[in-house]
Amino acid sequence: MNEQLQPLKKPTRVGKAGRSGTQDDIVYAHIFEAILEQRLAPGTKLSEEALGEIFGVSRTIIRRALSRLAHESVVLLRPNRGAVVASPTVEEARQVFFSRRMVERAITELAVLHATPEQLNELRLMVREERDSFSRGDRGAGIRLSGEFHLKLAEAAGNAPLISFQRSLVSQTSLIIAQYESGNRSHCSYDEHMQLIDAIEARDAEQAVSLMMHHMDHIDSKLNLDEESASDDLHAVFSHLLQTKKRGGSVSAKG
Amino acid sequence: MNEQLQPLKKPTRVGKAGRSGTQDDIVYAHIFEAILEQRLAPGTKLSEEALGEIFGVSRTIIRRALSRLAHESVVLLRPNRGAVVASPTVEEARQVFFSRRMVERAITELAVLHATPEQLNELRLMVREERDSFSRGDRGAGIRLSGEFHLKLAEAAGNAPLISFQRSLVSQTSLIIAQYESGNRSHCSYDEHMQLIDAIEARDAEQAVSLMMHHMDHIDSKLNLDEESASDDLHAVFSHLLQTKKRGGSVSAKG
DNA sequence: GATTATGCGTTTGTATACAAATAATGCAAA
DNA sequence: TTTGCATTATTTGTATACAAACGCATAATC
Repeated sequence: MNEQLQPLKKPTRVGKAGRSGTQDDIVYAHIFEAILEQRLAPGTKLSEEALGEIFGVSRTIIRRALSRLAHESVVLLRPNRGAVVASPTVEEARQVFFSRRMVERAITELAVLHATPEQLNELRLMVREERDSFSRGDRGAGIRLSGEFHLKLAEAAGNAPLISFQRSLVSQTSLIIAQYESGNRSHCSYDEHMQLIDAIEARDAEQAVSLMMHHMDHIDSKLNLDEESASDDLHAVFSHLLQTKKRGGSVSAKG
Repeated sequence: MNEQLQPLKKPTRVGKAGRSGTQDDIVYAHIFEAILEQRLAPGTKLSEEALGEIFGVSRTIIRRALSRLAHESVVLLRPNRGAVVASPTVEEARQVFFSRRMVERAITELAVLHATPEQLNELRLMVREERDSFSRGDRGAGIRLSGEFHLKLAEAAGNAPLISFQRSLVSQTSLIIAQYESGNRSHCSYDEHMQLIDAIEARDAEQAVSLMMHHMDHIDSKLNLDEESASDDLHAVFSHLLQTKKRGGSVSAKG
């Protein structure tokens, strides 16, 4: 019955993701976190009733949470056909990265101007957590913390519209990584994150922006967005059939 | 009973704002249009039941429309206290304009690269409509079309995340204009819009961006965001009591 | 044998009923 | 007259019931 929702495990503790908000905030945060940690794969069907049972709330709440996620383009809401985790196409991925470059540049410049020592401390703390997660082998948490770092940086910039936009972009980026990351090495982004904080603390705007732009380059150099621009949806469908577990070089050529 | 919703008139024709979507799309579009045309003033209470009666749908639909509007920061959704049309503070207004500068620059550069002749034609058509509206004295429609011009330009740029962000920023800008515009002359933006299209058609990126930035300057030079930074909410409360209809110079001094 | 039609089961869309929270009103006391 | 409190009324939050749409499976027809 609920076999479509295999990756979603019932969260026993409402601690981390559940903020002190209303019920739909909790559901939203949990699904958002599940996507950020890639426990929910792109294309996964999100049945309202199943989710309602899992979280112990009615469909009304689930529906609102999905609506918010859909507005951030993290979830695709097809009329009369339910919600699925979005599967960004290559073109959509490019657009997201373009926007992110623009936003991250602005955020970095603002953070250099406005970030308080407390915020810089918090950022450092997050990077350490991120590093620990990766070294512990908890890739999911690492990716989530990496995303939250960029979100926190947006908060340090202190521009509300930018924060909300960044939230949408970061979660979409996570989806894109889940879908297109070439299985090379893991995200060793924490090193770049730390350098970035140093530059911001030194109030060196030029250096900070330069580091951020290189960071962006590194992120999308790990993806293979060059291929499959033609057989788009089809490839997404067949990808897990062709290379179920063996991530290898034999498929690297376009073909 | 419904005296709080005085500015909202029941739209007899569903033509312009009502797209071929589901019911909540129609409600969303109507409220959005009403805000864009400033028939709904900042702070106006948006009762779910009243709106439901007006549009002939249940609260469920209204609720979804309000939720979408809230996510675009056009409507403020206070827990257990209902929805109101947002009243941006001076600081929020500054943040919106900062973001808009950033986005409009990117949009202009992309439009120079990607705008098709058809899109340029459509843009010109919109500017003519805008000009006609102003010369006809229909200031509301003029402001709406001015906003839709910037939205259309975002579409011509062809970047989906940017479009959605721009939608949010444009509607917030309209709110800000409603709240802070000094009653000088009307928005003669259509002239600048037309020049902008010319520069884009000529594929002159530098000129187009320069025009756009000046356009942004003009927009916020019409606002008086410099004052009232201290007595923020209080002033908003008293403003319509002090100068109900007489827009004059006697109140211009900060005091 | 392939393709289209039809019925059934499941899932979403919408309305409404009930519970909870907030705002308004009236009364009493200082 | 004003301030504080208690009660009432209105409004929002949530759950659920019913209707409509979709997908799948079976069956009938070409």
